[in-house]
Amino acid sequence: MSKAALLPFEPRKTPRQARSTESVSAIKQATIQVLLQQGKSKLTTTRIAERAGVSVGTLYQYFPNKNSVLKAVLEEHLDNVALAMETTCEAARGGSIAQMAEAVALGYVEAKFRNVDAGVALYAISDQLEGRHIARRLYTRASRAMVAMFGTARGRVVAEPEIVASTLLSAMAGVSRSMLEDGVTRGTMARMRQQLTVMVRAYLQASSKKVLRVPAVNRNTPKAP
Amino acid sequence: MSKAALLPFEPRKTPRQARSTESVSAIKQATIQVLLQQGKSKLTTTRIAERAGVSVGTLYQYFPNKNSVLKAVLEEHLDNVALAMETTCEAARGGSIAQMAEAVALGYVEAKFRNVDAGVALYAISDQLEGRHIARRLYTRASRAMVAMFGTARGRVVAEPEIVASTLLSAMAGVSRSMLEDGVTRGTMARMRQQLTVMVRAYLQASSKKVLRVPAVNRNTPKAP
DNA sequence: TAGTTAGATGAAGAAACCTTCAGCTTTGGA
DNA sequence: TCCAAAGCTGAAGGTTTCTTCATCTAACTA
Repeated sequence: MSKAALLPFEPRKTPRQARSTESVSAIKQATIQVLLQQGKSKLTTTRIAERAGVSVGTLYQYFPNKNSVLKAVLEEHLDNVALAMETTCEAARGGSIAQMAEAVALGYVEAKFRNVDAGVALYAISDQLEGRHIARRLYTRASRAMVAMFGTARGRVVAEPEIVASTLLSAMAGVSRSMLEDGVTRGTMARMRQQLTVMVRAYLQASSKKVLRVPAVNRNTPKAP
Repeated sequence: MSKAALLPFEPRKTPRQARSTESVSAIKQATIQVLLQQGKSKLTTTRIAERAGVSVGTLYQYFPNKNSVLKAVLEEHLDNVALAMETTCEAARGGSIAQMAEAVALGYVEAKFRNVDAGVALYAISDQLEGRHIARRLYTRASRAMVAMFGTARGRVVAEPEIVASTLLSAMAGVSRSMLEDGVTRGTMARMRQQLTVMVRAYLQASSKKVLRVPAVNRNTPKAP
């Protein structure tokens, strides 16, 4: 009992052997699968354990309660999405507004659909109040990355970049959400992605102004941490 | 027992006296309040009844089960939103694209925030699969209204109006959702509404083309039913 | 190889819910 | 005023779920 901190939501025990590590990730995957196949109302700890091929007791050895399992899954997914957005924005620095628009739109869709599964799970859980905090963290990270990128735009300067970024993010979230909920066919997805690009570009251009002289550099181009 | 149809989701009994009508609407309101104050996980029939000032038994006299209560609440709200959108679109017919954009953006936000309460409830429930059908109905109605409006635009014609309408709808839904979830202060709401207008206008203009000659009228101007 | 620690098990306790129903109260018309 | 229909009540049955814990097995170390 050296380090067993019993904070309300922290994992109860840290996996030390390979066997238990597998159990933990099996539980996370199983959570998503049960959620997708049986729906939120049938998402019980017993079912999760069953699907993961372990017993309920094992589940409770690493998660203090049902909610913490959901939280862990959600956290992992959103972390991936945030990372993907940061990478995308990083890569698009110094480009034109149009290029940035395309990068952001495609990047978001790509990140979101890389594993659609977890994405759906997200929406089904995010109510628990705990979920909102996690979602907001993603939101903040992505927004920050976009603002930083805007600052390096070639030829144009975005007015009120924070507001623009957050509006863009929630608009994209809305579109991708409705895509997910309607069940994405390959066709509609391609068309939607295109519309998203058009929209982001149009909005970004409407929210930015031409800069005639190249602006004093090194002011709006913070480096990535 | 003349007319008591026992279809799985239909109300069990139709209120005939004033007293019972009040009970029913009290139950609906209480549902929303409990949802807002205690969260989805604590939304139980007993609590709803308690909050409504009636007993559980009364609740079950008008709703066959818990889900049907949620469904009724959701349905009522979405119906209001759909109606508001139809009215807005109707009123903006024959205007310019910019005018339409403004009308749609403001109309949507207005409709959605008229009673924020139910809006939040919506998001928290819409998973039940039953909810999606209802939401889709709203979506279809609003989309249809927008497409009809686009057809009457002055000076411009919108390409792929159905896709544009549905993209716009889900984008606006995304923005308003994030507004709702972050807790709307009066200030952010005004700013967001403005951004929404900018976005809708920019997107609509990017998705439409100028028409030089006034087009043969009476082709794209279907009348309202 | 023996001892110790990590990991796994699943029946059972405890709590929370949904839903019913037999009996009581109010309403509205005759 | 009186009665039948409409409305209301809330304890209790029946489920479902979460969570625990005593016990058993696998893995690592000396």
